[in-house]
Amino acid sequence: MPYDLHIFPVFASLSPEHQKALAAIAGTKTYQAGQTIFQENDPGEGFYGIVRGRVKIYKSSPLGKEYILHIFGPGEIFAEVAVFAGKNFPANALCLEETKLLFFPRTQFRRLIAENPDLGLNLLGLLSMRLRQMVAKVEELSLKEVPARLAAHLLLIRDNLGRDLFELDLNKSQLAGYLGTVPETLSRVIRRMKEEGYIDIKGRQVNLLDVQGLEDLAGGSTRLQP
Amino acid sequence: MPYDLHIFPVFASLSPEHQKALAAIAGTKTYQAGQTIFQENDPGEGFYGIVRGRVKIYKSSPLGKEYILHIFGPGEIFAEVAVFAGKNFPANALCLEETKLLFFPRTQFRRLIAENPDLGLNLLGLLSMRLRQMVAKVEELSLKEVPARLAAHLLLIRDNLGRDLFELDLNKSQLAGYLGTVPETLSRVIRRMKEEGYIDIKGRQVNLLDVQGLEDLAGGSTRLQP
DNA sequence: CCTTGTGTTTGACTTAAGTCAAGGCATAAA
DNA sequence: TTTATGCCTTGACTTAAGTCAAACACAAGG
Repeated sequence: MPYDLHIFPVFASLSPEHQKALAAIAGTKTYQAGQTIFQENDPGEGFYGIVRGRVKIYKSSPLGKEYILHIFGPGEIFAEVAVFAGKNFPANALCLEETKLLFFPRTQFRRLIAENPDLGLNLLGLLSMRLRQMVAKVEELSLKEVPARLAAHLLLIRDNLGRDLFELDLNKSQLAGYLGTVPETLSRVIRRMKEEGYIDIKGRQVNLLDVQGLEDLAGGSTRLQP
Repeated sequence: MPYDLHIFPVFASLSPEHQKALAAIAGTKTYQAGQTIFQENDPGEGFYGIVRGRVKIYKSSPLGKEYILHIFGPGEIFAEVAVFAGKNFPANALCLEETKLLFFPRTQFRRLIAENPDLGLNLLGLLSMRLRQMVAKVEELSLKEVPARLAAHLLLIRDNLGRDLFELDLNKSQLAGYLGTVPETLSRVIRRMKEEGYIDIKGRQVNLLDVQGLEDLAGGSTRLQP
């Protein structure tokens, strides 16, 4: 086993046997600063995990301009998308400093998951879970204004209960924290949404008066009064 | 082939043969509003894709409180994380309306990728790619302030070129757009960062005067892990 | 030379939301 | 009843950033 896979978050929660199996097909490679790992259109023979160092992924245009897609550091894997899809590399990879890599050859990896489908399923599960988390985070971050976040939250509760009149199970301070704001702002937002006839709130009793309006608020439009 | 997999974004870019193979193991199930699909601790016999309708995923506490984890709609798949990991379901699933599902049984799915490892690799590639995109989006969204985004951008160029003095390849209006702001704001931010001694900019010539300060400004969020 | 156009900067204003400080209100404890 | 505590609201202020409009810079063409 050439290296400990624990440093790779994607592999960390695999079972010890699966980690062992993966480690068994991995080879180590060391590159100096400035060395190229692969170039655009090279066949994707395998993917890489960074043990130490940093790798720049970039494309260069015919005019010599270069466009940096990403810089990867320790614990990250790269080039797996092209390799998994069985394509040639779509970009170049170059080491920015002395870099130690693990190399997972495509054919061996392919054989591994053929012989050991549970490893494949587990990897799919891991990626799926991380994707879920990221999607949730993006949704949370992109509803940038408090009225939008509040509207989305109330509509979620409504969807769930199937009625427009319900009781919150958080107090307003907790709700503010959950929505990523402070109680004062939440208080003012609620007042405005009451004044404008979207909702009625007394204590924890919520009544949704204008569901369509709330949906607009939660959706594209970001303003209470356009 | 019970249903067209095109409506599922996760499967849409698989090759027609792979889609066919997947469709061949899928069965359809229809549920009425309020019906339970599975409950916490049920064995994960397979995962689901929603053709029509909506499904609520929730946990209930011993006190009867319920916590909604997610509501899925058409085109989304769910329960795949537990199924891939070979675990029991960690939550309950209930239909909010009349719902038509595709069911992919675990054992058949497992056999499918054992016999057809390229399908497994392609699925891994798809998830990997989508995860990449989401991670990029989160990074972009969480650097909320313009000075932080500008600092991170300049440091990325510096990392790449290995020097503190370089020339931008965008004009300031384009740069503003790239950073998700407007030229006026960028102009003011640059003036402030000049006054405060972080950088010097004349035309497209950039000189990074205080790299440590810029790193602090960028907030470490895009920077490399230690 | 002047004109025109594009990109840049500046000023004045507006909005969203956070902070700080001060009250208000209701329920539980004394 | 009074007091205290926790929660909620309100007001006054501050900051980041966007909009609108105007001024500026400078190069290219007439």
